[in-house]
Amino acid sequence: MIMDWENQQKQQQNQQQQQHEELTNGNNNNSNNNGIFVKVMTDEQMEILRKQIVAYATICEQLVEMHKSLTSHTDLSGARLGNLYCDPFVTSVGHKITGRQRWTPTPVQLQILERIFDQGNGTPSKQKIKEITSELSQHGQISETNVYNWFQNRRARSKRKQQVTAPNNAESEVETEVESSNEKKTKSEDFQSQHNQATRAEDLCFQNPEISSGMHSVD
Amino acid sequence: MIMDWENQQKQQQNQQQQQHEELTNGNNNNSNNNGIFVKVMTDEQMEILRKQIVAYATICEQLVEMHKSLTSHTDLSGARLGNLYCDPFVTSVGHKITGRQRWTPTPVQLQILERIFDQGNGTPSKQKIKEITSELSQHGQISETNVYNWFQNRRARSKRKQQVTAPNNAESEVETEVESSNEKKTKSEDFQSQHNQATRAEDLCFQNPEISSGMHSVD
DNA sequence: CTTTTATGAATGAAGG
DNA sequence: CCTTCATTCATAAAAG
Repeated sequence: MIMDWENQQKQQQNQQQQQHEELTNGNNNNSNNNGIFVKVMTDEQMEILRKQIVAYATICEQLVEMHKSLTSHTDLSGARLGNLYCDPFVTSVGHKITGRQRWTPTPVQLQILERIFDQGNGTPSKQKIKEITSELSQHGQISETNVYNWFQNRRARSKRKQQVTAPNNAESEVETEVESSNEKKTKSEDFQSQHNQATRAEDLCFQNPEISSGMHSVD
Repeated sequence: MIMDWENQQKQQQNQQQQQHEELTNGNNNNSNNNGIFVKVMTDEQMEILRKQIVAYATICEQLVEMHKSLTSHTDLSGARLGNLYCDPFVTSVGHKITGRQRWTPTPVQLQILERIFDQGNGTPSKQKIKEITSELSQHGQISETNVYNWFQNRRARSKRKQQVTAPNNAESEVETEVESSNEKKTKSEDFQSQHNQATRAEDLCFQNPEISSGMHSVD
């Protein structure tokens, strides 16, 4: 059942960041040397907020569905429902809340990573990751997680590419001559699980850039 | 079931808000001299967000009201509701029947799981799993394995995150005392403030349980 | 500016 | 539990 979201939320917060750390630099969050306070949300908080909103969207969606099925024989509620959906408030609900930043390797870093990857060592152990990260950090912002993810993705995609390139001997029921330009269109065969994005709650909520445009990444 | 929703809505409405914000009404609030990046929301943005969330809360509330009046004479609504929740098409990720092989928790299920997880009882005993699965199955397709995996992953990842997040600050024993025995990331990790790995807790705008009401932009 | 693509990150599941 | 892999999601970058 969906009850007391508030409690659950609170706990969620606690669990993930009970430590009120100051982070590496003493003053980051909301106070500055001018005595002014600003509102600040961390990515974590943003994520939680996002999930909550998605939950709302989903609930609304489900409620609507429920009503549809319950009142399919009448029309009085249909009108109202339609109204609700058209309500300016609702339509304005969709906004992207956070511009999630993501690491982008610098050319130098990429080159190094690529080189290491090609050296064959399939699994960069934890220790290895640390070393690599350390080295790459001299060429730009980077974290071990970034390195880890990079290798994970690199391997996975490399593998997938092979699948498309190699299968020259087997069966092809629904085959779609993808082998020609497989170098870049490794993901074009999503004929199987591509879903309707327009109706997903997530999109409903976060596809718009309105709010995000107001978020500032300040220095 | 409906009652739960109703209560939940009520609680949301009555939630308090206690965020201290003076806000530098200007606009680009925030400044810091350490070269780190933080996200900042202005009052206007807060207001927009608040409206959006309130709108959702209102819609949910109205839908619940509507549903109540429409089904006040019968009791089969509960069954229907359950059905809807279990219907794969209604879930947030509902779409192609032929696609998807991997379970994806619905927002509602996620909320519940998080709540249980945060309850601290880090003992996902077999029996407990059964219970949880049973409860969650009311909100969508799910199996015990799913629940088991979820807790395993949740725990492992939470732990790992802790290592990254709580490098050199440390303290705050209020929470689970995870054994960050292993060495943690070097300072290069800490500099990640501008990336999504960064997580600081403190002075949350939404520390409050319920966002919809906690968002009140006071002034 | 809008759409598409490339790819960093998140997460369910499997193996050990 | 921890690590690894596969798939999916989201977004920076590129294309139109």
